[in-house]
Amino acid sequence: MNPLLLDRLLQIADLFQKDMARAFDGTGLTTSRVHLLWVLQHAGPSTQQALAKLCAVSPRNITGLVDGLERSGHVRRTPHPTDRRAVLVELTPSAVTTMTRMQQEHVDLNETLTSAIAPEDRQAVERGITALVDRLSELVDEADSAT
Amino acid sequence: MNPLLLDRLLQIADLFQKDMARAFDGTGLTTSRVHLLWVLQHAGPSTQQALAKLCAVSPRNITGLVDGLERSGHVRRTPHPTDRRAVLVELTPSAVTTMTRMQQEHVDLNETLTSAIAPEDRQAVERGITALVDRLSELVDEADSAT
DNA sequence: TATTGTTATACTCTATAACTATA
DNA sequence: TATAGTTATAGAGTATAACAATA
Repeated sequence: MNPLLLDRLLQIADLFQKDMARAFDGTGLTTSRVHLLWVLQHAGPSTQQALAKLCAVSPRNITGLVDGLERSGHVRRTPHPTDRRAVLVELTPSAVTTMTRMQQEHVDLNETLTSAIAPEDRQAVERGITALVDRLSELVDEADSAT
Repeated sequence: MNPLLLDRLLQIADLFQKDMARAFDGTGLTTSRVHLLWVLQHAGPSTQQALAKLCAVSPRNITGLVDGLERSGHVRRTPHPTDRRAVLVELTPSAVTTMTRMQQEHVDLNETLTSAIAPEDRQAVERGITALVDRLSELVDEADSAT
């Protein structure tokens, strides 16, 4: 009757998705596009090849995402200064503002969630979550290398 | 330098997705279709309307998912015994076998993850995760009712 | 009149392969 | 010859709206 730890973690993952979808609602942005903006904010102006690697997605896919974000005014394509084959994708000023706000909301959500945990449990939870990330990473890596 | 608790939770969510994608790989199944099979396994033969509500997805979407699962031999459409407008969707015997195996893998993964947490931290982690689920659910519900 | 499922239409995400322009 | 990005093609997931059959 007690739900498995795994089920509760999956529920958290699901709730995150819903929370994010809600946060983007009205902006016309999607999860994939926000992820790309997030990567751009941290990496700075980048070639589409670089973005494809950072997002772990095909270069063709980046073309589509950048197309959409260009139409909605979130990014700009500029010529690469030394390589005429390549373009540099960069955030527009308004997107920088949007991403700064999202970053702040991210920090706020972290604070909200941390406060939800009883103070005396926080250290153990930190240790436990870290152990879970490590173990899960191992599992996924093993599966990858088995390919 | 210490990643936020939130970032680690998001990383776990991401790793789950990868792990599941790997588990389905080779079966030709996708996340959405497995989710539908999972729901069917727990709910038993159901109308597409019922499935749409359980999956929180449009009825039209269910039509497509059932079409695909019917083609791959995982589900069957049978006439509803009393309502000639409706159909009952049910798992085929081979899909029942598949889902039983997946359920076992699910329990195994839960065991693997629980063992990764230091025994003295497990109770605190259980309490903490439960608190996180509750708080996140509140946030999403608030956002929903604000709509 | 309301409900069940489907057809019609459209958009996004995703991938591979072929092609163009450059390096 | 290799690399950066695009065009071509394809399939899955998702949604709304219109429609047919049935309740």
